[in-house]
Amino acid sequence: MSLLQISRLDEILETATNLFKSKGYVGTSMRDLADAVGMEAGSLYSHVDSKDELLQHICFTIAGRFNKEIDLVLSVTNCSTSEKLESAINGHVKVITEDINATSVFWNEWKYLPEPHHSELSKLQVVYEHKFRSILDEGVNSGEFKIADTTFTTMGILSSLNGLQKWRTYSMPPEDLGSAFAALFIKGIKN
Amino acid sequence: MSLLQISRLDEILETATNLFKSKGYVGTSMRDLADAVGMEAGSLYSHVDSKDELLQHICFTIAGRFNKEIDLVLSVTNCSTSEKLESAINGHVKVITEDINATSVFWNEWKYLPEPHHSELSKLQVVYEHKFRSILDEGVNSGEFKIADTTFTTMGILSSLNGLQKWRTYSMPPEDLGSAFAALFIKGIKN
DNA sequence: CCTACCGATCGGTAGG
DNA sequence: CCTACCGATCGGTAGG
Repeated sequence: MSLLQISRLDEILETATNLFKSKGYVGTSMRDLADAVGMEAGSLYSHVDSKDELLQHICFTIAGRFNKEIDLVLSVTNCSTSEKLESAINGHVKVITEDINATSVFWNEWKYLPEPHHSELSKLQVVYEHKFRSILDEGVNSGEFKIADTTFTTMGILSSLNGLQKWRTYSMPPEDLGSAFAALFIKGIKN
Repeated sequence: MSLLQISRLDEILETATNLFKSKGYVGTSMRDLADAVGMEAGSLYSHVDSKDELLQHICFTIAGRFNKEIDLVLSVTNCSTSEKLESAINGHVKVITEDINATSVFWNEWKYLPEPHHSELSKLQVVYEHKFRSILDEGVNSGEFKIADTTFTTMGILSSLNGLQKWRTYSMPPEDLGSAFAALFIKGIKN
């Protein structure tokens, strides 16, 4: 029983995520959040220390998931670089689609994090991009890929995937999106 | 002289754009804006009717530029579809890089527009995406492109370009970005 | 978890 | 374009 039970704090975090996504972090008041979970504004502070803390938790949870996924991909050795890239893209898409609200907050609201959290998260993002780029570099070195500027291509691919959080609808099941992105970037659209 | 003169309203709009970009629309107060242009908060209202109006102006200006660029591309007939796609990508990138702050506000803050403006802008975005997709459809019909899902590919390409507003740095001059994106999507990275 | 409240700040207005 | 101000709301706290 208790393993399946959702704690009050978890409920507050999930509700905050939904509100931050739809109204923005600054546009969501602690009273909005209190109303949504069914308590008074002041009572929230027996569960969390501050509004900032909620945003911190959401952003670092998502950043952690992104880095965990890419580390998993980089630890595999017996596969082609194309397969590795497809795995990395699939992992990235999985993090986004499995919690679209939290990912949305992560990307659109992290600028409101106070220091030192803002700088810490920025570093995590840079580390992630470097890991992702290392796959492209590996493919260039092995002759499997032809890429003039791996930094540009890394950002181009990641931007495309991250845009998912703003799509109104998907034209395919979420689990197919990763492979579709991989095919687009690896083969291109030229016949 | 007067043709080169920047009106007080233009100065307010440009300053508001910069503030909305860095602090967000909700996170920017009319007092922040007043300080930045060197007047008192109440005085702003002799130039604008409301805070909303500033956001409206920024968002609809950018949406107008995007649609103007794509209409220009669609009016050209004597070129291949690949060339047409590259032109569309170049036009899109041009709008972004020529006014990165305004484009950033357009994408990240338009959700705060009150109705009916929010719905109007949403329609403009859908119209733009349809126009862009028509280029891909044309390429598929002529056999020039091989695309399983043009809706997906349209969103994938546009998401990638729109991500530009969040890039910390460019690894190439802004005017080269469009062609680099076009090459990435048309040819892919496979050697 | 509630009641009652704090000082600060919000978008916007009246009158000059 | 300024001064002075409006009611509303903000994040957060004290005491129970």
